[in-house]
Amino acid sequence: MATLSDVARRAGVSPATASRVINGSSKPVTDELRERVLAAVAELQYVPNAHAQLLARSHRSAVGVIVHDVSDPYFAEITRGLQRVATDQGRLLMICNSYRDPDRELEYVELLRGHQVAALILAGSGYHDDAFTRQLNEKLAAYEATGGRVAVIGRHEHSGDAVMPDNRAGGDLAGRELCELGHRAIGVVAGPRILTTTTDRLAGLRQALTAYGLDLPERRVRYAEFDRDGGAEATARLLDADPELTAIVALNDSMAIGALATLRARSLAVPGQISVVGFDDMPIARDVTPALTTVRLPLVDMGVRAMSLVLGTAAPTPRIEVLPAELIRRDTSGPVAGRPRDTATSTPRARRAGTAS
Amino acid sequence: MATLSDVARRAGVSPATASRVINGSSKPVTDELRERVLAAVAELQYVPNAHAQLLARSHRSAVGVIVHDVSDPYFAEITRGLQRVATDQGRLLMICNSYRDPDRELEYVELLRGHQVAALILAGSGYHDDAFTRQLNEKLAAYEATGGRVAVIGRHEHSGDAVMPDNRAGGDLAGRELCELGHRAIGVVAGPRILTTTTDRLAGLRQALTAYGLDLPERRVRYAEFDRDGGAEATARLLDADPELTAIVALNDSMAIGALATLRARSLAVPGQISVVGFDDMPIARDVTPALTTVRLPLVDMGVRAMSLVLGTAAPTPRIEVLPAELIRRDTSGPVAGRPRDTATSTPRARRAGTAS
DNA sequence: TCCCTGCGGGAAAGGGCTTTCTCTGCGGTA
DNA sequence: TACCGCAGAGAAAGCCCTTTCCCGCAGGGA
Repeated sequence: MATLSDVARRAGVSPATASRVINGSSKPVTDELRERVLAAVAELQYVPNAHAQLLARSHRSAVGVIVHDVSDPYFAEITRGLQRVATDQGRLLMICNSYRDPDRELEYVELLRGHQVAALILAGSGYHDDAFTRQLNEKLAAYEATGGRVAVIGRHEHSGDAVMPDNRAGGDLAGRELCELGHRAIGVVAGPRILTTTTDRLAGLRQALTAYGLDLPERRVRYAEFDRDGGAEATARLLDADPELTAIVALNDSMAIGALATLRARSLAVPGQISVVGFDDMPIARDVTPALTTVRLPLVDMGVRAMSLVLGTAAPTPRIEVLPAELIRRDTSGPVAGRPRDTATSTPRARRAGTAS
Repeated sequence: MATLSDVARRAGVSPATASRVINGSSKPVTDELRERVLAAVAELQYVPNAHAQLLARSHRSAVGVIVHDVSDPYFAEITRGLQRVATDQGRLLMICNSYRDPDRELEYVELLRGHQVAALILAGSGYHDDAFTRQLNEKLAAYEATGGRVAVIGRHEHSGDAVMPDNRAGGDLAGRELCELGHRAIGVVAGPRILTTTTDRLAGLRQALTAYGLDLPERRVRYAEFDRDGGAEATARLLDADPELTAIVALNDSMAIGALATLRARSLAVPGQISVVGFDDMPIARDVTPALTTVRLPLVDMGVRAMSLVLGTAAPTPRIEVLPAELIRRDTSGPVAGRPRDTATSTPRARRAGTAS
């Protein structure tokens, strides 16, 4: 590889001058020398060594991002938001997939710190695991102590600014909608227990059911991987244990799609025989058939906010931005079998007695 | 940030020794010093500066990848294959999204070169743009001249090894299937004209139709963005111009999903009134309703091959690996309206006269 | 007793770039 | 004419590590 001094030698100038021309330094250089340097760069196909540059300027510019998996639509959308702001500010993003492996998450924090990123953004659920949480917090604190900025998305238990989708309110929304539609036998297709996202959404759902005088026994909650196959499998288990279910809440849209697949395989009409509500409103939700009723989270906006926080001025105390969830009614939810929607909107408790199981 | 000499000073050793302990050098260090160094590392939360390391070892290890968009399932799958091999070999991947902007693609080649990657993989369609192709080739050649390895996926016009899905054969497969089902009025929802992927797939399709005595007039081909909305829009235009179409080939699955959305909006039954065939077989294809008939490309395998080529020993002349396409019959394709499948399988030419438009 | 060997450790030379500091030479002012 | 100031260029000091080279010392063989 050609180096800067190769260029300088070829142009008959000092490396200092060559550097100034190439970086558009504020220091003036005569046109003649400038020309010669530029010509040499072109002839040698010179590209500056990024590592040497980054080492020489103490300037930190890149931003590190740790997500579960960028190709998961949930994170793809968030990343889109992150990118938008980063690009506007001329920042490079280094994106790492943790694949929900806590150890890998820890490793990536170090890796990114080692790469001298100006800020670090962690997106995705936190874990119910105190030892891990403490470790991660230590690392983040150490990073912040050296002037690094930190923001987390969708997890509250860490230092640094936080952007939180209102998972609990979203769960509540989903639950209320189904209760309003007259459903009383509601099953839940949940993500891994260890994730705070799972428990937050579940808590919201539970709260809604409680408001309608229902409870949510453990046998009506099945935990599985937060993806399509997990959803399909959990739905099968749910149905086997409790065939009279009239509605299923899937704790994310991928799982909801899996649920739909299982229901189709078992020839259960949606929403005729059973309703389904998802969570997240990923883009594909409107394109499955029937189109998925789901709880929308402002994913892109979450990314935008997080990046803005981290690139803006630091606050003395961590800021927390909570972003609202919104119910999107589409075609997988309907009144409980045989009952027109109108009659289902009477007061919750009054309707309870007449409902199955 | 703590530096190596901070650690060394604190441990009361030379930076050389500290470095040896931290990197597990082959040179022996007594246990006592080792302990002291490790303790200092922990106390200072020391993380080596990756840029300094990369600069100091001339060793190039990371691999650069340029794709259109990792969150596009097509590239997500390819990336999965790339990752698999890279991880096995302990290589870090730097992934860049070009968003199909040729200039950005060029920039990223430089950026990655600047980051001293050991190899470069470009995935995604090439462009019908000689000026751009030449420029990119120059850059790649310059990179190869300095010992860099290059592989491309899905484009043939560049130096370096190539992994090619058989787009043309895939188009042919889709066309033959529909012709066999008795379709004569076939429309195409195509990606951007400037992409070689579009023209390759279209050429294959055309070849199939020709074999069945049909031609493909330009009014039955609509070009749009290679995504869901592009597919929806192109389908609408197609239908407006030619309402008697009995089948649509979408040149990728995202477009096919858009096509399905438009057909649903217009209450056209699939495959009852109109058949749809997609391309790529992305994971979601089996989960839409009706499940999408499509041409499968071995996406993960393409990634695996490309990375293997690039990390293996260099060949004196560029290698080209062509990977076969395969037709996956699902539920969006069926015999032309009112005609049982059997009768449609007679010789192509004989059936032509009796077909609409 | 002397020399050689080998081990454990440090000194120092890069690696490629940026940037401060220094130097030269010129035009302008007193 | 002497001096000052400044523009434009180069010298050189880092940035933080790795790794080669070298040194001192202890142990073993002659």
